Amino acid sequence: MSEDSYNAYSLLLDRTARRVKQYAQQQFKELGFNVTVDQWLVLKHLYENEEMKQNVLAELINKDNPTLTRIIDLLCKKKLTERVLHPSDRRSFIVRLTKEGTKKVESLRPKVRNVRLKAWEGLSGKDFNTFKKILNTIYNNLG
Amino acid sequence: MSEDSYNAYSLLLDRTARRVKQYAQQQFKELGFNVTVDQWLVLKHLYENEEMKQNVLAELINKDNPTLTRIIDLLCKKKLTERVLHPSDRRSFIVRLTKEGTKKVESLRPKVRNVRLKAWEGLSGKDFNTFKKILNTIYNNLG
DNA sequence: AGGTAATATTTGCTATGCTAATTATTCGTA
DNA sequence: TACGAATAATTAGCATAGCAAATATTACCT
Repeated sequence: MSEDSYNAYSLLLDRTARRVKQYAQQQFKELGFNVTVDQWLVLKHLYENEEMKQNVLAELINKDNPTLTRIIDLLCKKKLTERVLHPSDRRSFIVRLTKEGTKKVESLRPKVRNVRLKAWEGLSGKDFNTFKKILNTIYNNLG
Repeated sequence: MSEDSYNAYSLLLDRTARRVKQYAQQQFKELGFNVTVDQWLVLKHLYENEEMKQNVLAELINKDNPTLTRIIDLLCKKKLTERVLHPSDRRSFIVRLTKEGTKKVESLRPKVRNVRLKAWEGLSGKDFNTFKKILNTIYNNLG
């Protein structure tokens, strides 16, 4: 492998991930979703898994605790989620969707899928498998 | 493709890119490089391409202008780069390495390669080609 | 029980990423 | 040549991302 190939691949990976996120974000905005991509991620997981502790949620969506704290702060400000005291551990909060949050998820779910589609046009099932395998290999190499 | 596969792939891409960057950053820190991964990217390109206008550089490394402005601000603060007036266009600056910056690049270059290696262990040449193809497809789908 | 280690969350700080707006300058054209 | 459009860089504002430190609480251990 030539001098800089690893660097080049790192950059390619980085810029592609950024563009995927940026495209989704821009579509979210154009379509008036009124949440960011990361906020959506939190909402969706809360919808699918019911309420949960913040640190469990953080693990689930691959964010660190400070980042998640801030995302949830914003979602609470928007009245889409709420924190309730953990029944037996006063260090913890349980995070859950409000009614409004639940409605939001139900209305956005199908639309988000359409937004996400575009990135993957022209790729075969085999491509997807290979892609997944490689990404996981890289991820695990650095774990 | 099932309901959420596209979302799942987007997340996989995102988390892998983040881990690759974070790993490099952490190694940079441990090894005392004293620059961030993005700052390094700028230094390296300036080294390989001589001086250049900021917007050309931004294009080259896939950053937007505000981001590059700030990175260069930091590099100038560290005395690794400097801005000089463009000879014929007073809107532009030319950015270039200082002597210290040049020395920095020369000393770090081989070390950075070693840091980058680790992510790609266990992948074949064929994997790399497929990976590149897929990333570029995605990137171009959204361009 | 008492003291220390571990855990959950938050806060602070720095850096990046994106958008929009601002400033300064240059270009294109009527 | 004067004026509006385009360009280069910056600034401002918001949202992550990551690290370290602070806070509050619980668990463990002898």
